[in-house]
Amino acid sequence: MSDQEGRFREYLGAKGLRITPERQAVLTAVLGIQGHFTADQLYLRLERKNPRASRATVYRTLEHLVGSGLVDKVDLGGQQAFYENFYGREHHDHLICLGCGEIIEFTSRAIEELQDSVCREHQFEARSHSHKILGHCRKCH
Amino acid sequence: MSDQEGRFREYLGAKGLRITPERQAVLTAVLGIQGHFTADQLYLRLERKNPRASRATVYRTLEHLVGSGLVDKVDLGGQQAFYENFYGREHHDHLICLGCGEIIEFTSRAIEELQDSVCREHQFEARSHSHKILGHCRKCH
DNA sequence: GTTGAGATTGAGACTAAGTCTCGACTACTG
DNA sequence: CAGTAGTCGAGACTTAGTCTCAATCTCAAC
Repeated sequence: MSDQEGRFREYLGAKGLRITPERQAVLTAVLGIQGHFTADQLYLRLERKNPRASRATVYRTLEHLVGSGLVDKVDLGGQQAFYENFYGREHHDHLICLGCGEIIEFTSRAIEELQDSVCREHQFEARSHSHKILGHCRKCH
Repeated sequence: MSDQEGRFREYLGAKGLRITPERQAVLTAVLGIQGHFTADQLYLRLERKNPRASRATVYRTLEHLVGSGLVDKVDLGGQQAFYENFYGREHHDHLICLGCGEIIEFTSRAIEELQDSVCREHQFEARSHSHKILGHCRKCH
């Protein structure tokens, strides 16, 4: 059992939720994806597998995965939500290429600090943030 | 005729688009709104007026208003897009209260500069950005 | 002032992405 | 092993916005 699976079971158990074949299948599929993915891509991947999971279950499970911290939900600006594996990773933000759709991740300690001071100024207690920069990548100038 | 109306007419003219009563009604309604609004709120406001504008026209005109720089479209994270009057204003970002929904605007020259250097690092040519911080405002701690 | 080309309009069909419902099913506790 | 919740899937529903197309209107040219 992977660390991730252990963590997921722990999370479910702590909430009185059940470990079902469908939930395991979703987790396994998620772990097999590199980079950003949509709920629908995940669903399509599961369709051929056994056990499979319905669209509803994919969405429901994704929520639990986000809740357990294994997956991060990122709003990349389109109409659909994106997800990514988050286990053992740091928070990061995104540069999104309007030309080819490439997604480049970045982190900036300095920006985060400035962000914190903006919040202090407004006596605002930050819970999360999303910072995305749209433009053109090196290849698409 | 307000500055805004002049600018809108100029924009339309330059693109070979026409000045119609519906477009004028939308502009007038937009100018009468303070703060952030959704396309639907705008449509509802226009429903009682004469001339009125259909939902399709509201959406279409909003696009032109964004194109002309009179209105800014902001993604505040929900499923619906928000808009705000932008004439004579500077770019700014948002703190969004998860408790009461309040939207606090902020600007930070320093953050923008760091952002620019992140882009340079990745040879990324920024076109626009969106930076939002979710959390709880002073009143909602 | 009239005209005609092409832009614009509104009603409503359509789409995308996700949520909800509910009867059947199943994991887990005792 | 039984009972009780939690869970499942199919598909109806919702939301926010886009598209279609026939009827109408704007505006430049006369």
